Amino acid sequence: MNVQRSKEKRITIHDIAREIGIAPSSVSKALNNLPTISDRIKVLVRAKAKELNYVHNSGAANLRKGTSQLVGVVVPRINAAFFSDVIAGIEEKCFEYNHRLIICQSDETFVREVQAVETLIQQNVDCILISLSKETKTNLHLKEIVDRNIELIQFDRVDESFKSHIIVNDNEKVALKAVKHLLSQGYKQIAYFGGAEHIPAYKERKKGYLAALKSAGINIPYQHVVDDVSQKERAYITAIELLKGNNPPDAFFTVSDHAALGILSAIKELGLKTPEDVGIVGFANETFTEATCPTLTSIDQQSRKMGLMASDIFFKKFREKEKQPSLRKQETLVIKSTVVIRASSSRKK
Amino acid sequence: MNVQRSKEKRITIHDIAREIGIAPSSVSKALNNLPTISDRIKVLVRAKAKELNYVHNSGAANLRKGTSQLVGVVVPRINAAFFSDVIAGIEEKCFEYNHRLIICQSDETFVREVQAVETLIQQNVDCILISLSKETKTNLHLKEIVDRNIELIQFDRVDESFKSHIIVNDNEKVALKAVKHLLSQGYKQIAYFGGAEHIPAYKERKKGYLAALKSAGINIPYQHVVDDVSQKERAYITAIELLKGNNPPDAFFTVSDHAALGILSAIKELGLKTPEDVGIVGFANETFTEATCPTLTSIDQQSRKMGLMASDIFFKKFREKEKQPSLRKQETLVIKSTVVIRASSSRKK
DNA sequence: ATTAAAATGGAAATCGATTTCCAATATACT
DNA sequence: AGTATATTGGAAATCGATTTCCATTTTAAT
Repeated sequence: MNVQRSKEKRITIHDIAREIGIAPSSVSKALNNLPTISDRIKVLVRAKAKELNYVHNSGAANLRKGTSQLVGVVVPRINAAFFSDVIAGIEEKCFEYNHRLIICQSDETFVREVQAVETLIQQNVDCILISLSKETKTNLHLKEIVDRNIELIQFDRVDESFKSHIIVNDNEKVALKAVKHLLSQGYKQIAYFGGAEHIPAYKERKKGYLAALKSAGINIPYQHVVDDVSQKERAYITAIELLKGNNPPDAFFTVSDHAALGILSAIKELGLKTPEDVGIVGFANETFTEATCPTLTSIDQQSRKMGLMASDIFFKKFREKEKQPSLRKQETLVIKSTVVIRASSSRKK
Repeated sequence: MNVQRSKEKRITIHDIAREIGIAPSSVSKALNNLPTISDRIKVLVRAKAKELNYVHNSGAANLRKGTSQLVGVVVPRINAAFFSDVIAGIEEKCFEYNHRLIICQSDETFVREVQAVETLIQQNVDCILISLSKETKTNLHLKEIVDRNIELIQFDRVDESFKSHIIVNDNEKVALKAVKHLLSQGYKQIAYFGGAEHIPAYKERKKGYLAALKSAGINIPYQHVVDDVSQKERAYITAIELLKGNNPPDAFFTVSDHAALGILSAIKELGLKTPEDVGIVGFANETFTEATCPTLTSIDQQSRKMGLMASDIFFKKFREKEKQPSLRKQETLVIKSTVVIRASSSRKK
């Protein structure tokens, strides 16, 4: 579909120029406050611009300058709590630096992710912040981005094999800490409910989990380590199975609060109690974690902060480039996440 | 800040034209699949475009065509569950119609809302979807939008006095229904916890609440009808006060689930029980409503659907305009919301 | 007063794609 | 064959702002 807005006529610098009898170029300079224009003219121009209700056309300027002041974001789901918080952070920072934000969602599919990237390139964005979809296993589209000299910043769900700025949580470390916390509460048979296996964030969390058990000298039956059960429903079903089995876990560490919710239902369903019989630790510190019964221990990923810092990489780089255009090192930032201990894992008073 | 991307050189239609020895205009026509170009050339052009890794520059096309295929959204908070769901709906529809989405948040302040609108005008968006901030009491910035022939669609938090497309929930009706539900459960002293008074959505909900009480012939002490307590903290404090007073309510109808959360804490704090002693109905059907203890009765606003329908107004209009450019009637759509009955308000089995 | 230097405003090219004419060629029709 | 009619591709203008010179004017300096 291709649509023509019935546009009367947009006021341009030419209109301003004509009205006060100067050249359009002078108007541009005046509006941009260049030193080569006298204050007298600047005042005139600004007044007339206001009078005519002039609005700068960023698209036109963009074309000429080769810069759009546009930042693109691609996430699996706009309305997942974690991502919407990150986006809020990004937006805040962009606003501070007078940049605009274009947001696309991949819907967890690879095709739409690629399309989103293409779209952002078409829009001539200056920077792309991306968190990969579940399906994404190749990175030609990322290469496409850097090939066109667009800054690329991957966050949370990243492809580590692809060189770019990367910003993630200290997933392994915090997972280790969380599981140690469970151990300290006397839980011994701690099961793991993970996400899609190839996603680094989940791999890391699993590593941390395994490390904690190892350091405690605990052996876990293989059935207790399950991948791809981050959805509530699947977690519920799997938890029921395990708890009914002949070697039931006495605690769950999971990579998502939604999974934790499913586990909680399963526990209640079987007439067990949390935290007395079975402990739970979730991940993401969703709003609902402090509203559940019992309240849920979870991991605060500092999502807003991640958004702030991710975009800050880009803006900082701008400042650097102004001084030193050759600067191009890739940063990898790790955001410290914390275990928020609530009732679901506290059985020692 | 003003930044220059170190751009090697973007491949343009001129490059394609030069390589195969035809005119740039022909390349444009070929890529746009105009009938005035032979298939032979079209094939050549497409092949060469792929070979050179050409990407269309929407900004340039936008400038020439006067259309950006861009849709702007302004919301108080990107990461509030309701808004992020609406945005997800909008994004889905935009994707379907091959439009891009620019998102701004007003942070509930009027200044930033005005800036956001200005920004979107600068970007030459074809349509603006807006939900007003708490502070917004004037509408010059909305006038600004329609004056520039940009489609304006207000949703949820709207200024009814300003003529535009409007899409809202059936707030009054559903509030009435919710309060009647409370009455049916035997609650009599039902308090109201509202939001900022001048926002129509809240006004409507209050109207529905009052209507339900009136139709039941119930008189409510004025202290039980409180505005501007949609935040969790404030709701908590106010609920404690009321419950400790000498005419305590036996139920709360509130315009926000967060307020409901605060009320729930207050009730627990005072050693009372929900739903036995005090009933609660929230609003928005946030994720956590089914995780609380007891689960929270709430109102499902169908936020995603609101997003879909809101943007659809715009796209439908496009189709109409193509046939009949004079068409310009303003639609007001009402989305039916439903009461989701859960434990917090069910004391009759 | 004369020359040099600094300040100020303008003309024109430019960014990349679209679109309006127009010219040239091809096809159809007496 | 000769005229009329389609087809097809190109030249040039255009969208709105920026930017690079360049020309003039003003100020400073001797």
